[in-house]
Amino acid sequence: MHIPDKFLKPYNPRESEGVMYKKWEESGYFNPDNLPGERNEPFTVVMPPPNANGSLHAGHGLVFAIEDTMVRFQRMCGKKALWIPGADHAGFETQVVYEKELQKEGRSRFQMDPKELYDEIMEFTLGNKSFMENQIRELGASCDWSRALFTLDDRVIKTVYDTFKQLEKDALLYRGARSVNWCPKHQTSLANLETQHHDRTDKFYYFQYGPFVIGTARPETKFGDKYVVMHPEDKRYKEYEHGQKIEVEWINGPITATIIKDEAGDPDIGSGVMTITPWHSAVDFDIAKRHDLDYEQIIDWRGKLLPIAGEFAGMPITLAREKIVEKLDAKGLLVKIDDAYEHAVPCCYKCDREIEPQIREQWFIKMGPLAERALQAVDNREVEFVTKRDERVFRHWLENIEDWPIARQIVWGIPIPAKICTTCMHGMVDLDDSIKECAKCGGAVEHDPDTFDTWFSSGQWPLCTTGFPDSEDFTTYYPTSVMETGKDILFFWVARMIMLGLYRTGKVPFEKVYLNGMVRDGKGQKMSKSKGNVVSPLEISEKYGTDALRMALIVGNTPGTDINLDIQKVNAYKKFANKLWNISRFILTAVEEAYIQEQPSLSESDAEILHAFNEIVRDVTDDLNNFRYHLASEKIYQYVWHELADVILEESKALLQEEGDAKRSRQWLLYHLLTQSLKILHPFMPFVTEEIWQSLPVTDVDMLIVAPWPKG
RNA sequence: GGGCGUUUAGCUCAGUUGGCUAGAGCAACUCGUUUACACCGAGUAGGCCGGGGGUUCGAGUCCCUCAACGCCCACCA
Repeated sequence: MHIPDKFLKPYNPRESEGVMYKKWEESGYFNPDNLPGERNEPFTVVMPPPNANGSLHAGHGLVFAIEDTMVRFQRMCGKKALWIPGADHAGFETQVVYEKELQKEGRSRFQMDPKELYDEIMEFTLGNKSFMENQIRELGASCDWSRALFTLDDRVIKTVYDTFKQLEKDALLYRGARSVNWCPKHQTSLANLETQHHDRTDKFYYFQYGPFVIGTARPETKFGDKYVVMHPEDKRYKEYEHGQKIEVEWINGPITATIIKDEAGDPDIGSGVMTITPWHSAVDFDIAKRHDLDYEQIIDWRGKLLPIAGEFAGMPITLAREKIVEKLDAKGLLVKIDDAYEHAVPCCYKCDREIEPQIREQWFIKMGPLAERALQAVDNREVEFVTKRDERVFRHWLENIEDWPIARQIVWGIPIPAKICTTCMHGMVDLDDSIKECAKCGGAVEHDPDTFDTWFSSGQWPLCTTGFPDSEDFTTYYPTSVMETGKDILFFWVARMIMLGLYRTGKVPFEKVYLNGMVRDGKGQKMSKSKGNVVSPLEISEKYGTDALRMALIVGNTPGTDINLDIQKVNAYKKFANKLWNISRFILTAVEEAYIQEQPSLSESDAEILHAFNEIVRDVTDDLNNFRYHLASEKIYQYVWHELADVILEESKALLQEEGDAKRSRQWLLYHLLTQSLKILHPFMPFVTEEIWQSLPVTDVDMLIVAPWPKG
């Protein structure tokens, strides 16, 4: 049979992929409304919206490979397959990226008008957004662009505001002075999840504090310490009574200290006595609250000492630490220094600067009831984890959940619709800007200057993308089928979506959770810009083809396990694409069109081959239905290369020399195996399979993307 | 401090409910350019499945224990 000239050259992904994606997009098949045939059962995946502040990284490559594979498979199986793309404004993340841009120009956000800054970041983000959307196309994602959503679209903001209001009504929202993680560089509070702990060895100082010896790693906070805490049962200090006042000589002269007996005092640590700094320690703050103690700010928002420090005022804490120790030593109050004190310090996850705990009025969401309902949903199997180990991690986190501080002191984000009383700091949710005075004290109010933690809005993403509460899509596609994303955002995102989805609708936002591991470099090292080992999926796709990249990411990659993106592996699948190309060339050359239309009666050996192939199809189908992409892809690869090409094609060469029924049977079989192999391979390697499909003389449908999945 | 996990060929990893004579890719070695493909083919070599104990007719797979490594969470006296 005559074959197209293109088969005379090796497969060239560069020539093919862009054209093919365009064809798919123009076919309208990414939108389930346009899919052929009667389709009743929906299959929905909401894409984790990539941050619109840069290029896609290898992790995105993996996420899109897996999601596209599942969506293409379900589409071929006759489902109303919907994959909803999006873009994330990524609040704090993007602001940090943009601040670096500003820095390059010698500018700073702290010298800018908030509105001006917001507009600039918006322009920056929208530019990145369209850039990034094209990258998603290059990776072959068959998502429905007509339903694409941006996390700052009006629809999202409306849903987020309604949820905020609802939380207030249900008494799940509160505002209070509490210890928060403050980043002195970025000038915002952060949730615990947004800090990372670093192990450090520091000096630990023992000072004479009146009759006691106290220990501390942070002398610079000790100015305001006027409470001495010890365990009520500690026999060493039984002569002291709770509330007793004593005079002690301290850093800047004599002060009056008060004895506090509290079980937080651990007799086994140091002398068993400690002084507390409630403003700069969450533990100390809890103690202070229990006993209704005073607290005072020692360190300002930028990490420098306040006037209470006297001669040390204005000093950054590290410098002040040494000077204070020198002074206490000079006064004879330094008892000893232990220089091998090991502890973990929380740092800003973006800049690594040490977090300074500060007391600040903040909005918090009471998470207990939300977590309880989420746990119930897991118990009832309303939501199931494909990666069982993550379910255990998830449960553990929910069982120990903390209230969620949702305000950030940055401009790039959704403004918090609230008024704050300038007199008593009382906060009131105000969606329509109607509150003019404080409901508590009648004082003047002003707009809350803060924005939402970006995860608060992302946590409602499945609602927003499906058009909650009253769109037709919401009825059809919610709850969605699978949430597939990186395991690193289990708490940040997946957990919040489950809780907020349940809270707003009573239903889980998705039925299955599939968490992929992290993509590492070829040697198993974590990719990072500073190491210079970051691999761009787009560059790989350009050089080796998207299909090869996808296979390298999927084959052998067990759910939840990290994968090394080895360029040699990519190359191996580039060769495989070409192998498939040549298999097609051979078969198209060998068969005659007249013999491939209808199935003839098969020779015994051909019937066996067909039987064996159908076995593979059933096996692979079962794998795909159970998220075993790593196995399905490998099985097809093995079959196509080492059975179809190495065995069947080779023995066909002789068979096809002879005329008669055997030849007729074999011709039909070869063509059948080709078309069916293309089908089962299509979810994994969409480009090369479609390219070949469109060159076939006889097919059941024009485009492979909507070809019916073989029965097996 | 708490939680989760990993350990299988030189390297990177599969191995689904216990049936395995333990597989793949890459790397290595030998041979082969007869028209699908050198982005190839035929073949070879390489493993007490981390150590120890147990359950079982049978364990890479289940249980206990030890060891090494990794990840996550966490209020820095």
